[in-house]
Amino acid sequence: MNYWLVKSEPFKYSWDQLEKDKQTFWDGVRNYQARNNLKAMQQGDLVLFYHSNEGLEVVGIAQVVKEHYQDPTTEDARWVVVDLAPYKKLKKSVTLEQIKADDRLQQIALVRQGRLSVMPLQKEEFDVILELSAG
DNA sequence: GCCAACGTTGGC
DNA sequence: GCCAACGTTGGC
Repeated sequence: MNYWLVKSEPFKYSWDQLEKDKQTFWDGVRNYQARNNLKAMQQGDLVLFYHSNEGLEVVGIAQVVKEHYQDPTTEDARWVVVDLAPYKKLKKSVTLEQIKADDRLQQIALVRQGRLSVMPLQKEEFDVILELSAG
């Protein structure tokens, strides 16, 4: 089991929208590093859902329900999507501020490489974020 | 809305 | 294959 974090601008695709849709394909990734991370996702992996631009917080946990396949929104064979479904909404969102303030989370790409939109997390890091959401 | 960070493109 | 120019992302 692997752990991930994905970013989405809430006015483009929000957590609420995901809950409403029950399932979505995660499209729009046009960055090789992010794409490689998508390809490494396995069914059942848990994915933290982060709102960028507005909110700036982790709002929920999604789950990979289908592994990567050709991005249906483009003919370009370089790009892939995965299917995500809502797994659990966080009781309390975890803000970027909290994440930046936690010594145990200084290595994650959210802090170190702001522009990456799909990133891997260590289990420990995933757990720390859940711990923060518990308050 | 600005700007820093960083990825991509294209000329040489 | 280097590097400058350019575009995009995302925090502030």
